[in-house]
Amino acid sequence: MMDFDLTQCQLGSPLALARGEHLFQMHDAANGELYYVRSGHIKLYQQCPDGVERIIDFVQPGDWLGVDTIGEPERHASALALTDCELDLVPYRQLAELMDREPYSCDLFSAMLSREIERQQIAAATLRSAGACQRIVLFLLQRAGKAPADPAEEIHAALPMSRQEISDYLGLTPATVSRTLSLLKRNGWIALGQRGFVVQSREALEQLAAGMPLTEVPALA
Amino acid sequence: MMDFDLTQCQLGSPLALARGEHLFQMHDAANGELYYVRSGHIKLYQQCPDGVERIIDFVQPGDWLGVDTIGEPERHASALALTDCELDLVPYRQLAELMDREPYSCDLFSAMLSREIERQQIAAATLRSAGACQRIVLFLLQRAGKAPADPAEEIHAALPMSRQEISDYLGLTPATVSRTLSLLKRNGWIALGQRGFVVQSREALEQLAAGMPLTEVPALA
DNA sequence: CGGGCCCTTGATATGAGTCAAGGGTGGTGG
DNA sequence: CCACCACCCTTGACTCATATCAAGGGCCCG
Repeated sequence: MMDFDLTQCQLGSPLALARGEHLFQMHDAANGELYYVRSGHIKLYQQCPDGVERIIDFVQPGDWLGVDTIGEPERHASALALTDCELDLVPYRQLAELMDREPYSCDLFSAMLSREIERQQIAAATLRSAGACQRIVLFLLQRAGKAPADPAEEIHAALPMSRQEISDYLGLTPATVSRTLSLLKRNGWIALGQRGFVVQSREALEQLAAGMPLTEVPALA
Repeated sequence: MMDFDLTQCQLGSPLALARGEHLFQMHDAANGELYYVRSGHIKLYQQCPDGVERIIDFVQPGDWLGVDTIGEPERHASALALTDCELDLVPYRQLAELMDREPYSCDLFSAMLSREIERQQIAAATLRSAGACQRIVLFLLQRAGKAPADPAEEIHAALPMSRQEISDYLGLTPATVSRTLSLLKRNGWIALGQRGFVVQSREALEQLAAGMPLTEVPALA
């Protein structure tokens, strides 16, 4: 089945968001508004009663935002731009009209929601059974995306969130995240920049993600 | 918004499943078949390459099954009946036809999928930040369902899965689950039967679920 | 009645959390 | 433009929760 393609359907109106701006806040009216992320990174989080923030997800280019609030009156989380973003605002009503007119579009939309459910299920089940190192490497691989055609090519990926935010998201502490990243770096598998990283050995990361224990590799002479 | 109500729509064909039977297995053709669970309990799990099984979810009466595989050719998990079950088999095609004919039905279906995404997100985020006791109590409260009208009434809930399965699902070990349940029992907050339990103090459980630390309560003289 | 499996419980090991100090980076104001 | 300051990141020592290993007990099934 082909992917649900917005541009093909002429849906949505463009919307820019600057770093640090909220797209919406918890308890805002949802109004059946969905968003498609063209560029930039957004964090979805809840402000818990005790003041701690709980991170629901990091939204990347190509992801949809708001599919968890169709038919709900209120947003159940806040969305904050971690970088400047370009979005398409897509009212659900517009999609519904399309689905009335266009056969298959309903199937495509259902399939998109369905994939999202699957993604959440798998992610949750994986994280539950994984240790700290595995969680972090899986997170990094998610950020890095698919392997490039040329395996020798290095992959630069953005990491626009703080260590605190990463650790919240993974159910760890900032200290553990920092330690693990440092060890991955010492082993020469990634390079760390201020707001990003470079995959230097995807193979090593994939072995770690598959459950290989993480040990310090002695430096070559 | 009202709930998506199958009985009202005259959809689906009934289907019985005996304890121990598989409804489907991983990699089976999905054929766009959804199921609505009328009674009984089903576990959704993946058989990992290393032989360990990873539990995705426990499905209860009132839940839908298969909403994670709409538009996918294959099941990505196996479904096994933990008890005898009564299901309704609902082909997605039938729902799609309904959505063509009936205004709003499409919205109801989208809303149902959307709620499922939300449910997964919240559950995952909660489990990540919770310790062993909190996870277990949240799990028990999920099984027990809503509080009864009469607060004094005791709630009997089914627990048709093994400790091994519970611990897999929660990302713990059977030993930890057993210990924690024993402690809850010693404190008089639950009673344990072979294949079920009774909530004796919902208040205590809800405090634990909200983060109260679990300590042994000395027995009264 | 016997056997196997799962559940329970104890002792010990270990991975991750906590607490705390030091260092780098980016932002701000002089 | 530079200097200061605040915040976050890193790193170390120690603690604690949970996993691991292992033995005993109870339930269900044959």
